[in-house]
Amino acid sequence: MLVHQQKDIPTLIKDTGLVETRRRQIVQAAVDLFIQKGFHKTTTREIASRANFSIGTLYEYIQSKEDILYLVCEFIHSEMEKQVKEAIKPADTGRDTLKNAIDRYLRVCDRMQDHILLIYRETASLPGDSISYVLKNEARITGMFEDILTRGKDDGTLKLRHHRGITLIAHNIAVLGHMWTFRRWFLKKAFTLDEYIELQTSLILNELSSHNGAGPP
Amino acid sequence: MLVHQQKDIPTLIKDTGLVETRRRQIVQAAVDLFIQKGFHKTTTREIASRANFSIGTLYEYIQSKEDILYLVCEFIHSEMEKQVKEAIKPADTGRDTLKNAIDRYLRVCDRMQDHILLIYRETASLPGDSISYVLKNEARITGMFEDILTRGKDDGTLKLRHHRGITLIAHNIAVLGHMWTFRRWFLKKAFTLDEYIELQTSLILNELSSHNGAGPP
DNA sequence: CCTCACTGATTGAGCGCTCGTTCATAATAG
DNA sequence: CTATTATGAACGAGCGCTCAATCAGTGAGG
Repeated sequence: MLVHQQKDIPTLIKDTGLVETRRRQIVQAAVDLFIQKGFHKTTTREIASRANFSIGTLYEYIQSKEDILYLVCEFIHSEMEKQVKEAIKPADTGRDTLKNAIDRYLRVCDRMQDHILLIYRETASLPGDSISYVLKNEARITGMFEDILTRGKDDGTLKLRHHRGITLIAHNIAVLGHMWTFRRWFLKKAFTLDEYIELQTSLILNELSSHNGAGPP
Repeated sequence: MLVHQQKDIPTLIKDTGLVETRRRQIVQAAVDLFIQKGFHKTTTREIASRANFSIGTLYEYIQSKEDILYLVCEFIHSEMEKQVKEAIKPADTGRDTLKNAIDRYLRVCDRMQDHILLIYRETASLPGDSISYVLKNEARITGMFEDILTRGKDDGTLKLRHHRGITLIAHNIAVLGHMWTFRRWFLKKAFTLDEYIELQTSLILNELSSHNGAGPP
């Protein structure tokens, strides 16, 4: 049984907060260990002992090791989404919102480098039916950028040369953040985070400005 | 002992091609299995039997399971580099070369989707001192784009607004290809490969054209 | 042409160990 | 005392890797 298919929690009492508390402890312990050693090389015993209880107890709150991985992925995505959302103010223009959101997003990615790598590495180890849940979480983050781009298009502060540009650029932005984490060994040699944000933002905004920039023939 | 530190091949005969043949067989078998089940869930016995020999023989040609992963990563990168290089003609302008190279690169990424994902997932499982070898292979591919951009800057067919734009854009291009593979579930809903190539190429070339496109204030 | 010792390549049963998971038992709370 | 939660020894399947035994090819001696 998988965690995201909330079904058979053994007792009623368990539903009054203890399950959630314990699962939070499990996730916290597991995130650290998975980042450090990867999912496969981390043992359930290690997770339990870092969460300060025994394997027996661990298995009261999950059904399998893979459940832990699912909880971890869920946690990371929801954490990222929450933090980026804070930078979105409905009062701003689309263009300003985009600038702020990109800035916040890239800083969140920088702070959560290891978490992002973790998701890239271990998503494939999830049981088949959990993978689509995790992909949907990823899609929600891209969706936030799509929404902002749409707003900018509607209020006239952002121009699009191609009608399907919104989807593509939203994905491009989402990937910029990941790129900063999985190419950090290269990129940090050449750029500080602030420089990276400034340059990439300028590339994006340049594309979304009102030129009809046609190059030489 | 690691494979990339060529040292103690037991006999002379082994060096006359048999080692290379066997290793090619090992890599071929391992690539398939790693793509299908991942590195950790693939057993050495499976690799041996798919390569049509026994575990004993397998261990005559490698020192550890991780050696196989190293050989696989090396193979994938060299295969990609080789194929992209074919699209680079020294006679063309920088701009034309860039167009051709992006086209070829994205098509190679499309063909080698699973291989690219494999590298993202399993690089972390390499022994620490092998990781840097694999990163260097990745850097060589980005380096090809840097060279092309430099050529275009020198022959005047490509314009750069920022002096460090070459490095950044080269990385951006390299990541475009990977993005097509690890976001295929989203992107293939919206774009065909040809559309994706066309749109992304147009974004890149637009940036490298001779406008000084400054948007609204 | 046969024999047989020699060599390097191949085999796969088996070793030692780890890990995910379970469950009888103990501790604790109400 | 009862109900709930926690424990960790025990289980058994599976793994990477080894190595004594075997096979197949070669060529010198008769």
